[in-house]
Amino acid sequence: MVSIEQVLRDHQIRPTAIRLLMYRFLKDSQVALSLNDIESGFDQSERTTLYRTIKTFERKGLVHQVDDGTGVAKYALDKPANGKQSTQDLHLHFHCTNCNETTCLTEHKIPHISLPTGFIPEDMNLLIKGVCDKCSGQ
Amino acid sequence: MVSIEQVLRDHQIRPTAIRLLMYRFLKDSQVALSLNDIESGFDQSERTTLYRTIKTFERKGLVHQVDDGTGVAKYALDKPANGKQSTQDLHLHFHCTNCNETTCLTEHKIPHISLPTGFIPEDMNLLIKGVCDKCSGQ
DNA sequence: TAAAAACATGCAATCTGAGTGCATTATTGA
DNA sequence: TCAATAATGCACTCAGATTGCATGTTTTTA
Ligand SMILES: [Mn+2]
Ligand SMILES: [Mn+2]
Ligand SMILES: [Zn+2]
Ligand SMILES: [Zn+2]
Repeated sequence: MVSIEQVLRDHQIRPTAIRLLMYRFLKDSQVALSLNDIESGFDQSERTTLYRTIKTFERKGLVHQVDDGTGVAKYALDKPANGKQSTQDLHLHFHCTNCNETTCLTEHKIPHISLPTGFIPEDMNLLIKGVCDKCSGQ
Repeated sequence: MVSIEQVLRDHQIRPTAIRLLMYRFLKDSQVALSLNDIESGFDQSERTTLYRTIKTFERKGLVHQVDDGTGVAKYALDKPANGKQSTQDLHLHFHCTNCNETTCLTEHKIPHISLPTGFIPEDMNLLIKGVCDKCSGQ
């Protein structure tokens, strides 16, 4: 079990106060967070700094951006690459139209897709919209 | 073979000059178009009118909005529902990171996806990013 | 360890696309 | 023809994303 400080260092990120706080904040969240969500979670906070922090996390491979179709970027911590570095595990994302929360379904991978000749895939995003488990009451 | 005027009327849309022009413009395009793309395609044009026109088309079921992850909304004509009204044919979308064009792969449907208990799907979007046929030169 | 270099943070400001309010003009249809 | 209804133009607003620059910190290097 590694300290957050160490996790950051392992990703070439200097563990400053805000970074540690934001990491913990992201880690404690079950859903993907927008910059506004993050900002609301801090008392004193400069949104530019938060913005640059999340972008640093993204660039260094700590978080991934989630596009849930709302037009607002959200972010979620990458699953700690267990053992080997899976380039990127293309899991699906669920956006609840009721509570507006967006969840990473990390266990549900995107099935293989065949494309017309000439189209070379490099990345993909499968977004499901509907009602989440909390809202459906099931 | 129906006139564009008739198509619009069939969708409860008054066939004004701009609407006819925009319909033709969308029809002639092989790729999904942003509002800017559309605006550039017209000499005299008021972007608000174009905006409201495309939104009217969308509301009336003539076009669908395409979310290609760039943060800019694009639009494409719906395939003329051949015969029966398929509520919505969830085809996939391809966004070329080279030429920035977004294509509807209307023949490629989104495969069936299973979700965790409690998650009720209502809509979905499968976006593939990569290099398109024109850019890959294959 | 002191100065330089590299990086982080704050704050102001810009940019872009989306969307609305309202006055004006064009259509429709009684 | 007149009133009702819809379409269009133009001016604005708004939110989120992103950058420029000055200042504060940390890390390196000599
Ligand atoms: Mn995710
Ligand atoms: Mn499409
Ligand atoms: Zn929900
Ligand atoms: Zn291309």
